[in-house]
Amino acid sequence: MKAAEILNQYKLKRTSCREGIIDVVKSSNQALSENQIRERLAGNYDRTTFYRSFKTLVEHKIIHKIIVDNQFVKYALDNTITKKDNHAHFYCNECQTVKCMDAIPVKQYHLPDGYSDEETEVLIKGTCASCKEQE
Amino acid sequence: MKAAEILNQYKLKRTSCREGIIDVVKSSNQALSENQIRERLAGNYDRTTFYRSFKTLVEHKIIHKIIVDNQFVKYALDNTITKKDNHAHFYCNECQTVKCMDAIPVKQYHLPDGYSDEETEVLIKGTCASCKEQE
DNA sequence: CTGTGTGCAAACACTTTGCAGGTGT
DNA sequence: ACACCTGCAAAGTGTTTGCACACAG
Repeated sequence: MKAAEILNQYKLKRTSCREGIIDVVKSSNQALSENQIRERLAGNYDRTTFYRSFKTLVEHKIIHKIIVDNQFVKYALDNTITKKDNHAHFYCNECQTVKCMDAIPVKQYHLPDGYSDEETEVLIKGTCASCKEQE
Repeated sequence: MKAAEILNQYKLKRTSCREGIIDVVKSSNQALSENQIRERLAGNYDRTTFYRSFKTLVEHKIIHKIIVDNQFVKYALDNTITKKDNHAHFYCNECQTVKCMDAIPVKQYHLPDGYSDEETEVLIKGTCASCKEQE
């Protein structure tokens, strides 16, 4: 599905910034930071606009935000778009990349009485395949 | 184990700030933010000192850091001290409290070939028992 | 005594807000 | 035409750094 169609579907205005973000995120095999996304976009958008676009896209669950150690913030397409289960995220301690492990669904937990759960986030930290090879 | 003993064990200087942080964190049944910890301490420590103390304590795995949505940063005693398994964290969407679910060990995931994992973080978001009651 | 912790001021990075003007539908 | 998106400037927040002094071991 093209960026434009996604925006239409969610009844959002099609602006070049939004389309650009979706395209970049969609074509990447890893989650990207605000900077990485901005670098890959032709038009030089203002950071403010970026943040606002991210906010909108996240609110509409077109992309999702992954935060590692309060330090790296990265974005990737959301399940709503990828149509996959809620998945675990992987963070490579070596190359600092973040990947959505679509093949690894999040395991459910049994909470104590009285608690209800709405969402579970899983972040696995380790070394990715390509960094492991290079050792 | 007392704060002073913990610091000795890790060969760290016993300073009132560090002891204070450990005591507050240890006596709380929920993870606390920098502000919450500072409020509960008698001596009025400078924020800089706080951040440095947290850093030291986290590096030595005396306490650990839990981050929710890049917004709430909270601290709690570490497994090395509690002598419990790596556990899941629970975040209440209503009252914003964070708790270490010591009774809920983190489930292991099978990664693709070539990947190795070192640590898995699990954050369950939902409603806690006391907020549920009040509804 | 010596290395390390502390407090203060200032720098920093990331993110948000207000406002005027431009753009999509 | 109108709502909403954009860019700029500025403020806000959480965190880090440099430096002089104080303190623990």
